[in-house]
Amino acid sequence: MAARTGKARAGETAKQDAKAKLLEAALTTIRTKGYAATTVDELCAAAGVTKGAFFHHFKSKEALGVAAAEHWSQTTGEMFAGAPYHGFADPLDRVLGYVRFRKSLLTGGVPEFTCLVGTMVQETYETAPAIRDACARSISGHAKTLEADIEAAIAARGMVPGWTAASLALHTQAVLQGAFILAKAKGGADVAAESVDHLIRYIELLFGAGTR
Amino acid sequence: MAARTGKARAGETAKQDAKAKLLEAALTTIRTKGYAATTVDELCAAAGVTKGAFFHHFKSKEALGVAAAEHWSQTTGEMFAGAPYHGFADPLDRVLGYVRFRKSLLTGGVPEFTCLVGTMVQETYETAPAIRDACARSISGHAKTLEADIEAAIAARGMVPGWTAASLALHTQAVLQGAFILAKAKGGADVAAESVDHLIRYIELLFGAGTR
DNA sequence: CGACACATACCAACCAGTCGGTATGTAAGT
DNA sequence: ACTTACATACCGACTGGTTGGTATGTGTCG
Repeated sequence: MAARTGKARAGETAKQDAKAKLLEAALTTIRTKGYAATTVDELCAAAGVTKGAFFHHFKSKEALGVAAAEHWSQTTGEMFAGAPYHGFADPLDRVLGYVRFRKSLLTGGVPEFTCLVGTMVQETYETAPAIRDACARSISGHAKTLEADIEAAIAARGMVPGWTAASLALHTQAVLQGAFILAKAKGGADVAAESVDHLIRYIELLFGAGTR
Repeated sequence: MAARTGKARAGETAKQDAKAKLLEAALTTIRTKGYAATTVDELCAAAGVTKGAFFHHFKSKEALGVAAAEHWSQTTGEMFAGAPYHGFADPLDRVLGYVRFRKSLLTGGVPEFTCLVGTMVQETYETAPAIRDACARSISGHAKTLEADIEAAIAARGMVPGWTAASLALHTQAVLQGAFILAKAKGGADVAAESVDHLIRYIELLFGAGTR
């Protein structure tokens, strides 16, 4: 089992196998049960590796939490970077395209569409600053990717709003995170989708959709 | 609750003392560290009672979680029922009054203004159905108190909106819950307040404020 | 007395983290 | 070519402290 190596370019592919599997297991397990209720043994079992492998790659459970948040930032970042809405010519269409894209992601089971870092930060914000900061970076970094388009949409319309592009970008994240909580409480994606619909309507109203 | 029997007067002070203190300790401790990370021993220490008292009043940790959610519903319910915004004549003013009141509550430390049930449901929605349902009832019940005013505001303006009063009421809860997550991640109430400002602006736009 | 509200003592299961060991690859010395 | 030395990746038994929960005792009040 250990020696999946032994072929071609040395252990490049098989290497990091346990680490990647642990990170992947962390995403689903923590989103399902939360960070505190997820045990190291459970993660190891889900990933099909041993405890030795866990503590070889992560110096503590907290370190795994930080790594999981960073892994989440990276994989979701790549996913959004490759999404089709970036192709729209009008910056407002790109902003609305983003939110509609988020809405389209609201399918399947609750643990599949909810947010890892939103879940983790609730439990760790006071007790594990390293995880909290990693989660904060993830959310802020993601919101940042919206700012330029919002700013451009404001400029294109010659608007001088009483709010900032940054605050609207963060507000979209607040609505999504809150929608996830509602989905968890009510056991389905429908409530979440309705809340996202209100967000879409808000952005359209803000930019005077229909009058443009 | 059940044991409020006995005399209407007389030595009532000490009675139920442990239960009330445990519930109170649960509110602050769970909001700070989350449900899973909060231990029974810790709760007992914070409440100044022993473990025997804990398991005398609650048959399990999960039962405490359910009771805490119900206690939360009741105390916050009384607080909102007594809030001044109910006195406004215009139903829209009552709706906006509610949201502005929520914004005014965003002071002090993060564990002081965040929501118990929003925190708990994230960790327990898959693993403790009884707690999840208690949290769902708390959120839905609270949202319900807004519906009549939203409905009245719609009727007063003769509107036929493409959304429902129920969905807007739930959306306000989503924004608040999401704002709490942002506050936890960024370590302050400011982000939360800005998100609530966007919610206020949305409601004003929805009802055509300025043109009424 | 007997029910109730608590306290004390205790336990089995579980937890994060440790440690000595093995398998494999790599690079330098000879 | 072959050893020596070191690094990486992983294994799994073990540990000491913690956890939720229990069994039983004690004081008080009606």
